[in-house]
Amino acid sequence: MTTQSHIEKRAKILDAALHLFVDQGFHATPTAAISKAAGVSAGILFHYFKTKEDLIYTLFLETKLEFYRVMMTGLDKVKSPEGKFRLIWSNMWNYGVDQPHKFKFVQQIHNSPFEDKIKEDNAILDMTDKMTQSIHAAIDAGILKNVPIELHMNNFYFLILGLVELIWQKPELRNNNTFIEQAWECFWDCHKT
Amino acid sequence: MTTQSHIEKRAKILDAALHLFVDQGFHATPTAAISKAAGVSAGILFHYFKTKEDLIYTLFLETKLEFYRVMMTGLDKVKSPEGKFRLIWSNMWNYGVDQPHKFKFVQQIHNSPFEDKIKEDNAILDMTDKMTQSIHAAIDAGILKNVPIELHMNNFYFLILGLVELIWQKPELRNNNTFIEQAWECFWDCHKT
DNA sequence: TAAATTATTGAGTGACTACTCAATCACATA
DNA sequence: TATGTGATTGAGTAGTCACTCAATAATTTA
Repeated sequence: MTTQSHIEKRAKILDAALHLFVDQGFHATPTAAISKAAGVSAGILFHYFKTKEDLIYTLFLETKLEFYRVMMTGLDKVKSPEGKFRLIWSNMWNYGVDQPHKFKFVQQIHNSPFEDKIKEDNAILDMTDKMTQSIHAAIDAGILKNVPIELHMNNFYFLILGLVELIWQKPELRNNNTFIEQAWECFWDCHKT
Repeated sequence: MTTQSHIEKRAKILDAALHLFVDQGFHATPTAAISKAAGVSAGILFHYFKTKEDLIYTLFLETKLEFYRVMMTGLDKVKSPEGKFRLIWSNMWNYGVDQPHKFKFVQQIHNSPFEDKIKEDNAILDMTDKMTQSIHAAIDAGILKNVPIELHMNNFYFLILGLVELIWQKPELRNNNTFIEQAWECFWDCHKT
């Protein structure tokens, strides 16, 4: 079967594109550079992806999906609401630190005109929904501040973004437990009642 | 004197570039589109700016400088440390809400490969320094949490970023005092001891 | 007013880009 | 082995881009 090398080649193209897009930007990255970095011919890229835009969309959707999946990992093993939030918080910043290119890429799309053109995948909408419900429940239980859910969501996301960027700058912070506890304290004080 | 129309023309080019860069991205925006939007000939752009990159750098520096200046406006009239932080917080998100293109543009550069190429202006370094010292003093005075300054800085900046994006989505929140107070409470709880 | 300087134009140029396509290759099935 | 199917190549194409430049207009200076 060629299927194996088939999938591998597709993945190589996506990976090469990811790195080049983040390091140089979409439009500054010629498709020829992508195929070269992936070690394939210029033409084959258009066999796997209809257009360059199609490649960008595919990369965005697959990356965001992976991100959301990782974010929720192990959630059912935790009981307390604070524990749940701490796990998601931890999952998210760890993903950002481990996968800087993927994390940056999602960011990059987020503040770009592509954002509007991409209709959200159902799986992603489900995740957002799940998150909204968790926050709602925690507010009702008196655990989180009684402020609009959107405010919680944005504070949640952007505080993690800031943390990830900080650890990118100073990687040693990652294993500094005191620091991680401080970061959590700031985060939790922001949300808790 | 041509100086007046001279400056106006330059400003028109910068303004057209700002809008197009934000709406379409740097590389997706041809210089011809910029000059057309600015109502000038294609050639004159290169009279005012050596290259397209030079235009981007200039726009970035001037915008960031304006942002930092606005951020510090009225600071000497406030006495209490909490009042100072609240004023900077307020200045920043108001600027973001009022100048979405400028705000987005600074963001856009921030997560792009240009970031590294641009050496910070002295005026900007001064501002960052001022900020660092204020936070340091507030920690010593027991007002802010005793956590690394970089953590305060990032939490500060990213929480505002989240607030600005939220108000972009729901502009009516801007005049909702209850909401603004809630946003401040989250922000302040994150930082205060 | 004359000369020097600067602002402005827009057609032109060489380099580059996304995408195509005819040809070849790898492999599976019969 | 013969035939069919999809994978793969890379030179070719039509179009786009940043930037130039010779020519002209506007403005300043002497």
